[in-house]
Amino acid sequence: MKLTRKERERIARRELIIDATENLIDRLGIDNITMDTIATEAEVGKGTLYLHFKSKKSIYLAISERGSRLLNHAFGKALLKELPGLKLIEELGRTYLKFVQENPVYFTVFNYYESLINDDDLAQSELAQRCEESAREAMTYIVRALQIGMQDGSINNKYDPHELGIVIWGASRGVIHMAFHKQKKHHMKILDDVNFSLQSLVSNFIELIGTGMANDQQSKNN
Amino acid sequence: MKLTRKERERIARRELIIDATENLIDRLGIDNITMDTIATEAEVGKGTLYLHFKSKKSIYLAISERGSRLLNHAFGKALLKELPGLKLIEELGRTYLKFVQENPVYFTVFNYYESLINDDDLAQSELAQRCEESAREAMTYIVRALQIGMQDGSINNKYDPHELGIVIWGASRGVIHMAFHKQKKHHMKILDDVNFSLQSLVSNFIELIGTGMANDQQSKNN
Amino acid sequence: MKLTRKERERIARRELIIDATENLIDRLGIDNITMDTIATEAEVGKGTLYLHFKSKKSIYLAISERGSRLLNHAFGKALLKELPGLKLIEELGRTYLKFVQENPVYFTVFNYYESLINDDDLAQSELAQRCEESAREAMTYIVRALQIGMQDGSINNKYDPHELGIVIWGASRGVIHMAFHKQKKHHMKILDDVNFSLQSLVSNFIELIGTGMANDQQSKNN
Amino acid sequence: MKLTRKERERIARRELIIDATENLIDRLGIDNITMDTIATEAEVGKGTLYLHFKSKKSIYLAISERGSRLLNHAFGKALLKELPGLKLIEELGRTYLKFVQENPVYFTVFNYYESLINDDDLAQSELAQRCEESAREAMTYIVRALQIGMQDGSINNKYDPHELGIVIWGASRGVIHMAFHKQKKHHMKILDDVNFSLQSLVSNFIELIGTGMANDQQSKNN
DNA sequence: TATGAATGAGCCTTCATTCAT
DNA sequence: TATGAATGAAGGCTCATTCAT
Repeated sequence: MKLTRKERERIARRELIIDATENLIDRLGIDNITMDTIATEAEVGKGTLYLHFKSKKSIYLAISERGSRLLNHAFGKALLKELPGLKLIEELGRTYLKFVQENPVYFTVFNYYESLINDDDLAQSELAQRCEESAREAMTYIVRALQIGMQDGSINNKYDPHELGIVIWGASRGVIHMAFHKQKKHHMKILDDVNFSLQSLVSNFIELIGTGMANDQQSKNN
Repeated sequence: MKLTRKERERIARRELIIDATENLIDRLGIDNITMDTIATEAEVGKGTLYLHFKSKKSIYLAISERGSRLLNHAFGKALLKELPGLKLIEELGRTYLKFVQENPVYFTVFNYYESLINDDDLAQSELAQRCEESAREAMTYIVRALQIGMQDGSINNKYDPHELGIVIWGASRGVIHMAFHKQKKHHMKILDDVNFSLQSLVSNFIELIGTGMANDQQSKNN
Repeated sequence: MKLTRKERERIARRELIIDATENLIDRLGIDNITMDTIATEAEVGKGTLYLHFKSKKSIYLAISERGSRLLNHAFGKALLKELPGLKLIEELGRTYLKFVQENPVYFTVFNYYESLINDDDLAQSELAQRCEESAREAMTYIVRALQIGMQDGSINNKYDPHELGIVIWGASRGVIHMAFHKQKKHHMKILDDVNFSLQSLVSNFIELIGTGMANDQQSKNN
Repeated sequence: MKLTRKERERIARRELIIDATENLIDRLGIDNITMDTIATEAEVGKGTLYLHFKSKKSIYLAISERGSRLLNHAFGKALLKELPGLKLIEELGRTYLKFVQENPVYFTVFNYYESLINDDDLAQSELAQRCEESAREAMTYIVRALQIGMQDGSINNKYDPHELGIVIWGASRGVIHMAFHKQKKHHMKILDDVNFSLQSLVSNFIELIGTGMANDQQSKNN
């Protein structure tokens, strides 16, 4: 699986463009980016962008794909720990939080994802397929942890693990989204009233749903 | 506090524009709306829009404000019921779900809110203030229910009610957001794997966090 | 059928844009025109162009329509003369020549017409319909003259007048096109070898086909 | 005048590119061709195109040149027939028609010729010279036939053969151009009104100008 | 107050041509 | 000679906002 120099350079160029775009999203916000800006930031001709990406949205999709990959990698490592299922779920939650804190750009792009796949052309691209696959994989990590927990008795098995997985995934996104905003100082007065940290908010969330899904026998001894 | 005919007409005109925009968001999606389409839909001159709203974003903000008001109204009624705090929280959850199902447009606009208040001018407008106030009010309903529950012993008082409120609020948004998308058939393969209804997803969520925050013999020993 | 001031101004603006574009075609050639150029020449904002025309091609189509109208007007007047059919055909030929000489721009645009109606959207526009109608009308003038000539015996009735009309129309276009180029000094060495004027070329052409279509009794005595 | 292998290969490569471009013009239309598509179709690197041609227009010019050469070849053969001049002219007309029917691509490119030689650089290229030469040669064939006809009495010698040649050439192009369009189903309502074939249109045309240029003694007996 | 014509900055995208390898 | 990645000028079009009437 050796790559030729050409191939390596091609990939490097592509990564370069993605890097530049990530920086810009971080600095300017995803709504204030033009192909010109990206070209300038990447120190590349505007036409070159279209050599590597079909469209602007396609660049965002590539970032999304990269982000998913990284997140899945982190999830995969979290799942390796020898812990009861319930603890694994908590571990995944903390992993997600850490990921978002360290890579806020990806979180931004994830939230943009829907509008990307609304583009029919793009939706059928191989890149989009890979994104979907990554999302499914992330979901699978959660479901696995739930199944493990139901097996080892740490998680109440009255829920369907797939459905519970979606609930957890959605709820986590929502909580982190909110916490995230506070941090970014995007105004939002509700968030000013109480003085909390992203950290504590997520901790609370983890505890809340942890208790919620725990098996009675287990939770007693916790 | 009688309004003159002129004032009444002015307000009616304003509402007309908001109505038209809501319809368009529903029909075309919030990203495919121009001031022209709004003017046409509202059967009003394009210039007139600017007599009533400072900008396009300001119209969206007005929708947001109207939505918050309606939601708060529903929340207010839910809180009137004579129920233990834990049940009130569940009631609020169901109320939120019902609201979103009946008024998907507002949910769409709420999710757009952040990009609206990024506009510094708009952020300081009286309209934005009112939005913030509404959000704060919604939050208060939740916190009240939590406080009631902690008082009457139905909710575990180990959490800070404000912080828990934010967690619940964010998590709810996230869960509903996800369920919502499935319904809208915005692709998303993860959601295809499991066959669930918005209804059951939210039920599960309510049960999950209900159990999680409940005061019971189990949690007492924590 | 009084027009309001608004309507009159609207039409004037439209004509202004058409005028400007005609000037530019004359000066720069139809292939070197951009919407920016047109806007500048018309002393109008670029957006204004799109207020009056759907696209660049649509402007050309409007010029085409105007040209056809003018040509038809000239044809109509030519046909009013009290002459035998054969002479009417010759008259139409001279009219066409005069028109092209005086309005070279229209000839240029006519030759561009095909690529305009290849645009499916445009092809169904009302403007395109009017163009087609004009072309048909022009054709009708020729056919009428032929029919008159066959009636009065000046034109050999062995031809189908419609088919002959098309032949004459096409042949005229071709001859004038060629003569035109010579004049415009668009290189073309063949045309340099012989020293002829557009005038004499067309005269010859008219005589040639005039003789060709004449009734034998007539042609002998011509 | 033996060519080295290198030289032969070079020429083959060049022809290959021309072939590919002709195919594309036929399939996509001359306005929808890019250097990329040509390179792909020719299975050659994009840069290679520029090793053999100075520019895109230059490729078209080469096609034009090839087409002229082929047409001249056909004209040459037609002129060999032992026929009175008038019949030779008709023969040339039929030859032209056959050529266009069998090689529509060349007709397309011929019509594009003018815009090619508007490019000053190109106009002075050796290729352009050869094109001009070919056109002159084609013209000469017509003039020769006319001269023969005037000599043998079949063609009325009141015309200047050069001028008449240009008239015939231009008129033929015009008639065929029109007939051609009908066939290509490029809309054009005038052409729908009458049901004619390219064949019959050109026949009529040939008869028309044949009669027109015939000597009186001849035409009487026709 | 109401209108809608006018504006022009801004955007994405295309493509002929160049040039380092 | 052959390649194809890189370029960037150029182009058509959109749309929020302004302003004269």
